[in-house]
Formats: sequence, C-alpha cells, structure tokens
Amino acid sequence: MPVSPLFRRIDVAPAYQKVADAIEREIVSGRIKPGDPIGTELELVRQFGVNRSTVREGIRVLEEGGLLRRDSSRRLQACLPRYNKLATRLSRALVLHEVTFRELFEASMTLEVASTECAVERATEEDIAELADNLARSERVIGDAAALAECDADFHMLVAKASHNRVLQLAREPAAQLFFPTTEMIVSHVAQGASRLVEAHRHLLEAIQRRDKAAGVQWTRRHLQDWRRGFERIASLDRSVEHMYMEHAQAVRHK
Amino acid sequence: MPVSPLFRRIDVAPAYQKVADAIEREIVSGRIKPGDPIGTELELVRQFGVNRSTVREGIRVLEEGGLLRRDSSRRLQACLPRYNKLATRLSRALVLHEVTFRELFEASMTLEVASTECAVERATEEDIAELADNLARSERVIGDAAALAECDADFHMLVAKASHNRVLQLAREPAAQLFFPTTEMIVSHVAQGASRLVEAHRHLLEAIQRRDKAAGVQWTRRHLQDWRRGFERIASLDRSVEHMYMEHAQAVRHK
DNA sequence: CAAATCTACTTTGTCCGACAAACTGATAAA
DNA sequence: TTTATCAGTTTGTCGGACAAAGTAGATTTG
Repeated sequence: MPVSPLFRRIDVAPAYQKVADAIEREIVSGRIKPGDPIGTELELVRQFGVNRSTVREGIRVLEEGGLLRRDSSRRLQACLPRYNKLATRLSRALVLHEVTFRELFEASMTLEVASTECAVERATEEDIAELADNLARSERVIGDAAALAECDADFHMLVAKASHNRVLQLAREPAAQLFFPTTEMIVSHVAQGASRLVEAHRHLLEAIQRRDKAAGVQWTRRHLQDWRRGFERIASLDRSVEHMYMEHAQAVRHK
Repeated sequence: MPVSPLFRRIDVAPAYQKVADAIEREIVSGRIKPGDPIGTELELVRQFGVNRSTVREGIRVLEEGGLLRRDSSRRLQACLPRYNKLATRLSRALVLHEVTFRELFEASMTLEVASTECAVERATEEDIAELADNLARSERVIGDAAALAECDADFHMLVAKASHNRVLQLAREPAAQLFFPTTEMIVSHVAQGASRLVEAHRHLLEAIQRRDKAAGVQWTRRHLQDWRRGFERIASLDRSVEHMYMEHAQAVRHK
C-alpha cells in the first residue's frame, strides 16, 4: 500500500520549458484569449525572473506549437493555432513513417466521403458560392497541371469547411496535404485526367446544391477512384510517400 | 506580363529559423535518419557560423516539432515524431477553437467505424492478443472510473493500430484524446455505464476475431451511441469542449 | 585481471552584457 | 496635410562566462 508522501515530486524541467508551460497554461485555460498581447520579452524576463535567452527559448517552443505569434510589429500575442499549419507537422510525420499511398487512399476515402455527407446536409449559400467560384477557376486553368492541382486541393478543403465539422476538417488535412503533389503528376500524365477532375467537381457541387447525399457520395467515390487509377498508371499504391514530397509542403508553408 | 526578375527574393528569415529549416530539410529528405546523432551544439555553432543562443533557439523549434530529441545523455538526435505527441497539439487546437461535442461525436463515428472495418480485415494475432489483454484489464478495474476510462482509450487506440492504416490512426487521435475525460465522467455518473462499455468491447473484439465486419461496425456504433446517450444525461452535445480538458491532456503528456 | 574510484574534459542549461536593425510615437519642417 | 527627423523600445544576434551533469580515461583496489 502506498504511503502518502511527505514531499511533492520535485519538478526538474528546464527553465525554458517551465516558461513555455506557464504561458501555455494561461492560453489553453482561456485566461489569455487569442489576440491578447503577451508582454515584451523584457517584461517576461521580469515576471519569470529568468534570463532573456531562456525566455526566448520558451517563446520558440510556443511559436512552433502555434499558440504564440508575433504581430506586424513583432510583438508577441496569443493566437488560435491554424489547422493547416499544424497539419503540416502531421504530414511530415506521415512521410517520415513512410506511410503508403494505399493507406492514404483508404483513409481519404473515408474522410472525404464523410465530409461530403456533412456538406450536403449543411452547406450554406456562402459555402456553395465559394465552391462555385473554385469550379470556375478550375475551368479556366484546366490546361495548367500545377494550378489545377491547387484548385483541387482547395475544392476539397472547401467541401470540408462546408461540412461545418471542424474535427473532420482537421482530421482530413494531413492526408489531403500529401495528396496534393500527386494530383499534379496525375493530371499532367493522364489524358483526360484534368477534364474528369473538373467534371467530378461539377457533379459534386451540383449534388451539394440539390442536397442529394447519394449523388454527393457517389461522385466523391468516383473522383477518388479516378485518382487511384491515375496514380496506379504511374506508380504502385504500396509505395511509401516519398521524402521529396515534403519539399513541396515546405514551399507552401513558407509562402 | 511578368518581367523575368533580375534579383532573387531576398531571404529575410531570422537565423534561428534558417538553422531549424536546414536541419529539418536533412531529416525530412531522409539524408539524416531517425536515430542518427546531430552534432553537439558547439559543432552546430561551427557549422552554421552563428551564436550558440541562435542554434539553441533553432533546436527548440525542432524539438517541439518532434523531429529532434535528446537521448539519455542529452545529446541531440533525429527522431520519428510520435503521433500522440503531435495529436496533443491538435487536441489543444480543437479546444481553443471551441469545437462542440457534437462535432467530436460525428467525426468519431466516422473514424472509429472506419478503424473497426480495417481492423476486422487485417488484425493480426498479436493485435487480437493485445485487445484481449486490454479487455481483461477492463474487467478487473470495472469499478474504477478513471482506470476504466484509460482502458477504453487504449482499447480504441489498439483497434486503430489493428487497422494497420497509420493515416487513419493519426486522424482519429486528436478526437480520441478529447473523448477520454468524458468517458470517465459518464462511467461514474451513469448506472451500468461501465458494464455496457465492457460488454461493447467484448462484442467488438469477438467480431474482429470472427472477421465479422457487420458485427464490428454495429458494436462500434452502439458503443458510441452509448457514449452519446450517457453524455446527454450530463450535458448538451452542443457545448464546446472546455478549456479545462487540456489540463488532463497535459498531465498525460508530462508523465 | 576485473571492478570500483577518481579525475580531467565535454556538453548542456543558464546567465550577463552588448549592439545593430527595425519599429514606435512624437515632433519639426515643407 | 504630408513628409522628414529623431529619440526611445524591442527584437535578433553576438561574445563570453559558469555550474551541474555526463563521459572517458587513468588509477587504485580487491
């Protein structure tokens, strides 16, 4: 039977970590709201009683975690972590774990279909307008593989947004980020790839407008199956997502 | 028409960021493999030609991103980011975005069902043994709400693992982390909550063993519906996931 | 000879002080 | 009213410093 301890566990975390944790607690608990200014570095130095270098190391941790950002004048403020920034970390992890395109495809089939189902139920006029806008743009850039791939990624992101389920939105993001580069490859290598892509988007949008769930699901599936067939003409589904992929993701992130 | 530029864009990223990016590139590209040692701080100082404080800030960024860790002797080495560590960031983001339990429930319904379907197809003997082990433990701690909630979280994590789809595994993790604390509440507030939970696990495991997909899906749904009914006795599904939740997640993370 | 101990060196975590560049806000000039 | 100037902050970076912890090789001990 455990004896009730005389002493509390000594906290041996390094000082910069404690600084980060202290600020994190304030933000996550809601006592500091997104947009609120954290003090200047010098103020934090005074409050925590540690050196500025130490404070700065703590700040880096929080910046990377998306809880802190610097505004236009580089002053610190709390912020709401953006999904796609966090998802980049996850995509990176998936690459390093060498997941296969098969896993990516399988998971996306589930996630995108679920997004579509929710979007069909709940898309607002604005959501539909944004999707229509995207579709129009796709049609204009149908000859440009890179631009079309970007439209495709945006389109599905907009569908997920129209689902009005942020958990779903976040869950699909990492996989979606890894899809993106392949779409460009497929569109430029497979004849009719581009036109089939745009056609699928058109039908999907119509299904959402008509609140026709069955059609929405059907076109989402067909669209993904198209991707799969296109991909298999280029490479095996059991290939792992290559390291080089991340270079694209990085370029996007730093833009 | 854009004129071809005379000068390349000047890279204005701060030095610590460039240090982080340089190391990140080496790891993500695969030139440095997980487990490989990065040099000491002093070596990095020499290689990059910047001050040690600058190097250290860069290191913090990568540590937080899960790409770098310090081994037993605190030397730096590349590493494979662990899903659940990264997922903690995401859970935090979901809390800050004040997602509702309804969103959580809806997304989990999709994700957990998909996990089950894959697990039914692909679970190995080992996966099943781990699940059986977990079930046995659940039965032993059926009176202890906190321990049972932990078992529940583990059980579903094991099912996801048995899906042998790491994208799915990662996608469900953030939502799962937020479920955890509610399970404890429900089990301790709702009569028969605990026994129904264990019963659902038992049937789910049997379904996986028999490779009976329909039964697996059915019991997963039923199990989640149970959660929902239990939760609605305590609070509204449209309540947002509270800030206080993260304190639990933090405790787990620092363990 | 093997095991334990000691010692010199390295590395990390932290601190101090410093300075240029960028930004702020206010004042002076056109 | 707009532009230019200027002093004060704040950030990003630097150099050097030191204690604590870890490492490895030399030394003592059994």
